[in-house]
Amino acid sequence: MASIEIGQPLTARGKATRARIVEAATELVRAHGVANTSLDAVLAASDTSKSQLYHYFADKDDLVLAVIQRQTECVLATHESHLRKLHSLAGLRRWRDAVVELSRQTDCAGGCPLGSLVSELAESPRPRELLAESFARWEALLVAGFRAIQARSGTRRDCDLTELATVVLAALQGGLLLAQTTRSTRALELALDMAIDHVEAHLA
Amino acid sequence: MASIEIGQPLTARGKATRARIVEAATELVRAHGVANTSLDAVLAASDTSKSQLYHYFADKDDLVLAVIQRQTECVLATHESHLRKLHSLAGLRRWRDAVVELSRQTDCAGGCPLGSLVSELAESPRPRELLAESFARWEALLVAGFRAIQARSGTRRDCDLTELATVVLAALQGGLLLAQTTRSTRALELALDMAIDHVEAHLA
DNA sequence: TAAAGAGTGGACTAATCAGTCCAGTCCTAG
DNA sequence: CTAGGACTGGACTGATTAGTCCACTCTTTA
Repeated sequence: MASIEIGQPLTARGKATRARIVEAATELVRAHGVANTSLDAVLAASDTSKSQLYHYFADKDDLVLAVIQRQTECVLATHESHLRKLHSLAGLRRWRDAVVELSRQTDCAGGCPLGSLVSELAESPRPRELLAESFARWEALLVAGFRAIQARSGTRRDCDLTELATVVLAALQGGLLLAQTTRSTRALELALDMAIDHVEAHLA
Repeated sequence: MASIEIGQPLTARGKATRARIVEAATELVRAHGVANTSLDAVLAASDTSKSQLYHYFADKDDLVLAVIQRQTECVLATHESHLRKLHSLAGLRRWRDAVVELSRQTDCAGGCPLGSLVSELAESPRPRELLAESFARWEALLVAGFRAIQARSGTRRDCDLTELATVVLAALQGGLLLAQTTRSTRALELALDMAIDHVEAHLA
């Protein structure tokens, strides 16, 4: 059932160790990418040993799956906290500002953690599936927000909310990629503004 | 002046060897990424030897710079051939169709070669600069197209063509990333349609 | 308290990697 | 034709990597 069959920790101590490994691996992967993150580095950062890592994970690929899931929860939690209370286009623009501010705080470095994982892992079936699910959940968050806006405003135009969510996500990802390249949030701002104008035109 | 000072080939034979190395490296990097492309693999694919590679490149990083430049020329040449003859919004939509078709032909695999390089190399100063230049040239191609459309239609609304190019490029990159993840061109189509509608609204 | 199994420490291996080195061959200029 | 430099082949090195293995400790339970 679970994607990771090997060595689910049975004790509290085991759970803590596994969590420490995933936490350290996630941070290193976000900073340097999967290929540039060695297991030795993960062990050093999490203060664990080889036998512990292989006690909980079949191999590096298996650990990477756990990293994808952990990173997904982090990213979605961040956006969920902004999108949950959404009930107007003004709220959507506040979300935009928050996303831009987040990017600015890190000097546009790293781009989107999930987007980076895509370009590194999309040719491997299982990681790609997991990332596709992550983006589907992200879209669902946006769709829920759009629905709340529609409910508040009373209007209910006939349009596909999922498609709106897809293009907003595409604008976000593309904007972050260009922002990462130019080390300026300009592209991200413009892309999100376009996407939100698009939402406004089709929703209201 | 040039970014690569070491071992510019002086003879025709030398030029051919260097070109073969860059060609093979570019193909391998596009397929597997920089970190997963070993120099030994490049040598095997280009039928050259270690001493040849280090005769023309200082180290792997230096080779990667050449790969970025080569990949840039490939991508820009592809789009230039479509955008050069641009003089109407219908032409822009034909470019959209061509981009989508190109993605479909490879089953959405790999995404944009330049976009993938960004997420792998954007934290290294020199590669990042080179990629920023690549995107700037790409935007310039789009701006030239927009100007041609404006000239043809006679209208000349006051709007920043560079900003329009930025958001079109962002939509393209984000759309390709999501297409790569979902193995469907749907997101790419929607993102480009949104961007072109945006261009139409601000240009015409 | 004693057995059983979960959890741990770290040495070890085999493969792979980037990069070095040197003995050559090929080409061209004088 | 010959010297010098461009170019080439490939063996070699040292570092790093993923993954194995076994002796050991801790914790729970009967």
